[in-house]
Amino acid sequence: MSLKVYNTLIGKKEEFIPIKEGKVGMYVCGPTVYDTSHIGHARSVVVFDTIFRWLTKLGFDVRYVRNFTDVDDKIIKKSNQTGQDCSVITEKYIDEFHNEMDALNVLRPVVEPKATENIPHIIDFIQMLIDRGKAYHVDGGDVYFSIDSFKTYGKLSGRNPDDMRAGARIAVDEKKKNPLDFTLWKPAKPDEPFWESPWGEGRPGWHIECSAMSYEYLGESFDIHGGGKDLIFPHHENEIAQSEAVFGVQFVKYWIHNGFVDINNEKMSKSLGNFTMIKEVLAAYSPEVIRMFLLSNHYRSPIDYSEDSMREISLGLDRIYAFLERLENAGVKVDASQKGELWKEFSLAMNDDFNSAKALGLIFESVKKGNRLLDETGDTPKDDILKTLVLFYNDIKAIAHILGIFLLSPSSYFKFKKDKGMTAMAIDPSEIEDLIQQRAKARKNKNFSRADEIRDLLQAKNITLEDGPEGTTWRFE
RNA sequence: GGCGGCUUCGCCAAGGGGUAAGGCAACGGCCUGCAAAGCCGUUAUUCUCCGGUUCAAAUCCGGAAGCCGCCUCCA
Repeated sequence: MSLKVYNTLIGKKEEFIPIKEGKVGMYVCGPTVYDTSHIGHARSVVVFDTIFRWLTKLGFDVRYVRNFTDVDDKIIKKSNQTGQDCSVITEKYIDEFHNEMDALNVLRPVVEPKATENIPHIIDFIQMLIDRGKAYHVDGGDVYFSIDSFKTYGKLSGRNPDDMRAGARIAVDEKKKNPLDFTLWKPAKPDEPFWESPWGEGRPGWHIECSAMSYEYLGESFDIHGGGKDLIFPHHENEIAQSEAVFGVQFVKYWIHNGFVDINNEKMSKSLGNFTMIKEVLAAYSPEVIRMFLLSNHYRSPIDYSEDSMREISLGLDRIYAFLERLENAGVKVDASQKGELWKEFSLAMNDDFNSAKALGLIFESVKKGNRLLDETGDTPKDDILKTLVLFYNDIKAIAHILGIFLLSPSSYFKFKKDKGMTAMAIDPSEIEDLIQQRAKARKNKNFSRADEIRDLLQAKNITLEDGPEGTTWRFE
């Protein structure tokens, strides 16, 4: 059973064979910390977190690196606007990012390097490029990478430099030898943060930090490099140029890119004003619903964020937890010693380019099968059926640790939902219990119109009653 | 203009040479005082369209239409 990964470099799936047996080096482009993170950042982070977990589960020793871009034009702009020091701004958004990712149950990478803490490495890297004739320093202090010095430029994005009429949309800097040459080091303007360098006071361009830091923390050559689809060109193309121009060996073996999150079928964009921040989404839905949503489509496909899709995910999550609760009530206990058919199928799905969408489908199939067995045995399963149900429970719990969802106990999941609903509806649980008692009395006396009246009253507050053999339970919709 | 992707049930969505997963919604049934939950059944002989390859195509190839992304900061 081997892992297959879609590699942007060759445009198809291929078997995953790490450079060093048993070890995986993985670098993922993190955020530029000048503003609050949006749902698209969350997708990328959650997708690669899940990939990280799966690789680890497969037994690889994964060295996972995710950077913070903390020196950048947008940060400087914000600093000038607010009068705050750049580091105050970047620290604020790094904290926010960490808090939100923690909420989404994202594991911390092994290393989280910041550009500003790696300036000497970046300068060294640029110097190596200049020494090899791959970059040049011009009057005024800029250092550019020379596209013409790197024959295979364009191989990741499938672009031919000759076909690309650079400058069609932006003015070309006349100091560049080729319009496509990109900045490695730019001189500081007055009131901008800067570092001393052989080319004067300045700061690094965007692409170079990833080449320098990935080299520093993973070496000349490593296994996986990830990020959003939009980074393929120019960012990742330029990273390849920089790193391979210096070391002359293949930079990255597998390039993995995630698709976008659309909002109501539209791309998030400033002009549409539909940037949806993680904090907004967290205010509306539980982190678990958000994470399940982000994993509900294949990572390379676009995914559409809308109230409807979130409602559906939320119902699905309820269904799964309700099943787990039913298992527990039927005396099924987790016994992690064995794994069943579901885990096997799940492994196949994850090994097929991390197909979490398929994986969720498999869980629902098992929920249906399990519910059927519980129905058939009147919720008192024995012998083989009990064993089968134990395996379902084991497998779902094992999957929970990979997908990062279904990790709560069913009782705390439903309690949390109730607490949230009661706060929202400003209702007290004793009030609800009291009404349920009244209704029980009415039902006993065959006063069904009064019983239904009470039920309707509660339903109006989104509280659904469920009459079972052990009495009446309730939940928020 | 260059490059890449997508089009599968009312909606969302997996599959990507061997005869259509799953979720939501809807309808019928079991259960229930009636409901809810759960289960059973029904809902795509068919995967945008037109050709081709093959014993066999939603899946491969060619063409058409529609939609989308990147090429500018962007996950």
